[in-house]
Amino acid sequence: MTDARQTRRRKTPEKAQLTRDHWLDAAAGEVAAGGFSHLRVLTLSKKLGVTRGSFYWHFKDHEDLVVSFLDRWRDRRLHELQYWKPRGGDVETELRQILELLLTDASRNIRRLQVELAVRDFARRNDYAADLVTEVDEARINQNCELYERLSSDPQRIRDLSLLMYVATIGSQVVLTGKKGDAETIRRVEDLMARVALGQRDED
Amino acid sequence: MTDARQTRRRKTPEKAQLTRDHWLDAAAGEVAAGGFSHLRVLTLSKKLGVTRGSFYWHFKDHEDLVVSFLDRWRDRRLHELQYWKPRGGDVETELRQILELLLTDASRNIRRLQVELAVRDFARRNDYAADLVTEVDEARINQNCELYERLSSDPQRIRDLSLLMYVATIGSQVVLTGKKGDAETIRRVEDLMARVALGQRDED
DNA sequence: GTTGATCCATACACTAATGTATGTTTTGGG
DNA sequence: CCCAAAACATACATTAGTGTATGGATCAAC
Repeated sequence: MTDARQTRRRKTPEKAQLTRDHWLDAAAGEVAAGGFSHLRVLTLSKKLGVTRGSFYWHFKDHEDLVVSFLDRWRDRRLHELQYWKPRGGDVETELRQILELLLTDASRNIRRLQVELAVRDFARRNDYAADLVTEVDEARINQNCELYERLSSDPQRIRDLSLLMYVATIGSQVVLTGKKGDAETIRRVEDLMARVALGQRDED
Repeated sequence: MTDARQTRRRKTPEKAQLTRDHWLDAAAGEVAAGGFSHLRVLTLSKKLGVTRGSFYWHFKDHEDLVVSFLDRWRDRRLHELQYWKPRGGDVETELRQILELLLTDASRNIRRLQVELAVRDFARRNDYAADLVTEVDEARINQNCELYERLSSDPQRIRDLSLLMYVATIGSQVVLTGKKGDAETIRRVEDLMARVALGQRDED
């Protein structure tokens, strides 16, 4: 992902040169910690050990940073959708693989989760971010429709089921992220969601 | 809580005096629109038609405003839980009443929704807000457990079901708030959730 | 070894926001 | 009518942040 530019020549290799992606990576840390409103070029520069002169070389202004960050986020989220296609055999296996990816696995990537929630919050007051979030949401829901097609024949019902499962995962991330004992809780919610989607009712 | 100070005497009733709640109400508008990071005492003063001198009379400082706002939010959310007890007869009626309250009705209170999402986002970087959100979440989930007790006998299953329904409602609010054509979508998700909770599987 | 481009530092101007200190008006009570 | 407290205004000091202009160092290439 990041190029090997910083490990090349230089008499004094103490200070490696920065790229645009380095700034965006650092920005991700700031966004995850404090949201977009706490994304300052000054604090960002300090964390990278340079002055703002470097920033204004790589970016036109603060807005350029934000837009670039959002664009990269969108591209990565759309690109990773290919991994949402499991190669399990039957429907239940595939469903459980997907849900494990979206809940248990996702809960381990705290930073990725925080960034997603920050983007989602920023989208409430920024039209550009709102468009990207809508685009990503739509793509994810459509992607999962392929899975739920094997559980129903009614197109409307397929879409509703995919949407319900999606909002449940987002809600889980919002409510359960960073709480105590969330690991076991998430696992149980994940299991219950699988049963619900499969139409399995339990013992009683 | 609020005294009747502003509706008393005055020769020139053009400029009514402000109370602490007036400031908190105005703060709600700012929080709903831009989140807690955009809650400035200067812009707040302008919107109320006074200078900051008034603010620093009613509040010690900016933090005092934030804490007071969060406290009032918590109190109101806990207090309104009494309305979450429907008086319908059978389980399905009660369930659908609750879900309509949490989804369709809630989606009409845009400002209330925006504030809740803003508080939830602020909780990710503010420990005090995080405690209040956890408190409110727990109370709501426990409240709904009383309902799902009539659908299962396993305590663990009851809690999981209540939790799943809750994260689904929060997720719906996060994903579908302010989107086009969300009214009909929310209604369908609401219906699907009711079917899921009742263990009803559809035709196919 | 000079040159041009890249990358970063420094210095300045500007804005917005908080907090504080003090002055001014308004209001209810005697 | 007057007074003390409440409610608000004004002015000042301070801080943090953006953006810009310009200078300096570093590297690739010739």
